[in-house]
Amino acid sequence: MPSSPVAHRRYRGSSAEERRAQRREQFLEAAIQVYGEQGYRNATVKAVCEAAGLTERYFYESFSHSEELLVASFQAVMRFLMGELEKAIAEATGGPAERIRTMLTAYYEALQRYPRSARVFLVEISGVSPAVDQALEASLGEFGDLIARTLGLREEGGAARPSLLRAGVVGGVIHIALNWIASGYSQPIHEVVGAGMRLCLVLRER
Amino acid sequence: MPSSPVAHRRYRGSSAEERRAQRREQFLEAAIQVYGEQGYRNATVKAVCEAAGLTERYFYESFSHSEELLVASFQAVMRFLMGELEKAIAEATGGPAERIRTMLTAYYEALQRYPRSARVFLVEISGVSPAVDQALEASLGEFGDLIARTLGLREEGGAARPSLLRAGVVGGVIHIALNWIASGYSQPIHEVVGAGMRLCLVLRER
DNA sequence: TGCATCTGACAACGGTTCATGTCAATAGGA
DNA sequence: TCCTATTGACATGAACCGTTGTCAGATGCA
Repeated sequence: MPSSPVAHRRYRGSSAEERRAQRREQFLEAAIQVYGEQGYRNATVKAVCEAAGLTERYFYESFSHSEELLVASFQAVMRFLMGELEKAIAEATGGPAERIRTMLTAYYEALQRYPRSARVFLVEISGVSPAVDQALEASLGEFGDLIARTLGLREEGGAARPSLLRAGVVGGVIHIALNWIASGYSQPIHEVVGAGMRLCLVLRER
Repeated sequence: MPSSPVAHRRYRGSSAEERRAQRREQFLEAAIQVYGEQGYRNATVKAVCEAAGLTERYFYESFSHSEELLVASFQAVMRFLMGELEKAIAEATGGPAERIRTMLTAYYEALQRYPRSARVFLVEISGVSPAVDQALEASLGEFGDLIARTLGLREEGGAARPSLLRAGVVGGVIHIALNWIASGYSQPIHEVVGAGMRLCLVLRER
């Protein structure tokens, strides 16, 4: 009967805790890559593990099922993307229109850098499960808030759900990106931004 | 060695040809129902067959694989929907704005009648396969054309691909519908139509 | 009525995936 | 150096699905 005096041991310079966290990060990165290449529904746990350089045993150490990784990687991507946008806006000068232009440019440039991820994390994950849908909806709502804030609009009062028009604008901005990606980036980015702006500026009318 | 004098025989009042066509129809209807209830990715061939009241053997008589049924049922739904819209527009009176209002009302009313189908056939099927994506893209393009035509805009010249702005408007109109559905139809339909109109009218600016 | 076509229920096969388990080899601590 | 936690490669089992095949019974025709 081992008294387990050293239940957790340092290994390669890291504690057990650190190694776990490190592996989790590896899975997140691998998931973003694999989902982007194959799409979520075609990606297998095995493929993600191979890309992460780890085995299934560690997969189930960090995630209880495959879908949990999807949600986690989606949120990681969105956190990163929103951070980029906030940063761009903070550096923007000029009025609301110019600030929106800056933000949209940052947005479409980011999607251009990761074209495959865009489709997966903006469209394909829809309907995978209620938990995933909820995460997606929350993220779109955040994006809508960011647009409205950048335009200098006051926050929507106690509305639990963003206005339909705002949801429509967000959907339109996204569809523009998807179409642009599907066309192989045949239009210069300023045209893409211009189309997005036309939609966003609808929020200012009235 | 049978000389097969009556290779195909009438059965229950129908010829072999007619029975085949009838079964195909049954599968299409069943698919629309089952996909709407369970989503495409969770729906099985078996479930569709059960809903159709037929067996797998007949499934593979009409469709070579599962995905073929998806494309066929998608196109059937879209043909029906576009027909409804054309009909509504033909009966509309007034200027472009009024005609768009009539069309959008018909659109959102139709989606309200088949809420589950909407999500499946507008979002979930994206990325299932290149063939499916192509059918979806074509259908969205048609919808964009219809909007533009209803607004009295001239057709886009030789552009192989619709403008980004037009794609954005279509995406926005759809997202409005999805949000409305997800909210449990909490807004009256005229508000939904109003939001959609604000987006569509962007196409008239400039 | 007798016979061949047609139908529907169900079995069977092959493949895939998730999730868990096994085990030898490696690396760190005493 | 010895022992054990840790790792990674691989095996295993259970479940599911698409697709094809089997077969008895129902149906229509001569």
